[in-house]
Amino acid sequence: MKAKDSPAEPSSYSISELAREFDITTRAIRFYEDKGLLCPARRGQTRIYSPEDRVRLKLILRGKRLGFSLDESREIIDMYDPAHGNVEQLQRLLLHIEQKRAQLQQQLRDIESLMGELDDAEARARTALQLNIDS
Amino acid sequence: MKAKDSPAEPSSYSISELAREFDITTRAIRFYEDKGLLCPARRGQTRIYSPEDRVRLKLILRGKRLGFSLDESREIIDMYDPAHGNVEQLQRLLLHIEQKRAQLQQQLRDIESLMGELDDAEARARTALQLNIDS
DNA sequence: GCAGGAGTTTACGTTAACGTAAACGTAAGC
DNA sequence: GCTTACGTTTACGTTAACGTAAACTCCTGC
Repeated sequence: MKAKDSPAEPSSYSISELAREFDITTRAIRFYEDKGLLCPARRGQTRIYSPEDRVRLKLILRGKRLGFSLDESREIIDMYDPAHGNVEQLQRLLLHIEQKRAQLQQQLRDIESLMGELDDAEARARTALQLNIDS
Repeated sequence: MKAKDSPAEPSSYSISELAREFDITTRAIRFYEDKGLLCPARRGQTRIYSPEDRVRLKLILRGKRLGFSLDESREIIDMYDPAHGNVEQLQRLLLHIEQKRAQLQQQLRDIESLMGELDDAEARARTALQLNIDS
């Protein structure tokens, strides 16, 4: 009963397809791989990106929009896979999650106040504009 | 009727006072001045920071938390002062405000989804932890 | 009168995140 | 068989945002 006839996602992507889609250079994508954030399959020398690789790339770019470094983004992405066997590591992960949450909440507050100030600035600008036109 | 007996804000600050308060180095503060984000008064050679300077510094650091470059932060701070005389400039300012708003809204969405994913990651971690303890 | 602390300028060093360019391989179309 | 497009590796260049260090001034306490 689900509407399953959406554009139908490709099963793999070339490096330039991804570069185009996300408006970044192929150089950047290879750089992320160098830094251990991606490791696409290969056909011969050529990189082949799976839908999962694409998601990882998306996460990297979202991290960038939030001002995260590549290292931070890698940490966040690493929180996803359940490959954290032992208890100690899991507890460190929980701590890590808590820290990220706190950081995001701070960012939320920052955005909120900035939004308010943008409202003020806009109001002042509109007033000044009105004065300039009236005169 | 207002509770006016708060700690009473100082009328000026030294560079090291500000550095301590915001946990940054004096080098950073001077750097921000170099880049035109601050221009404190001077007594002889020595920099004297007004409460307004302090606010500007706060805004710079808030910008950093949101991943803004110093140039971006300067632009945002510049939206505050009403020194934008002519109509053309005011309209450019309004456009600029709109763009920043859009960027902030994107960041809000990014944070929202990331928060959700942190919740998931935490749940998975707790489950895995429970399994490890039970066994 | 001098050591210590806080301030200053000047200048070179460093890290992250790519950009840019060279030099090469491979497959497609004409 | 040659160009054109897309891919590869390797390597040096660049920008932002400071860190670090040297060399100096000025004031304060003892």
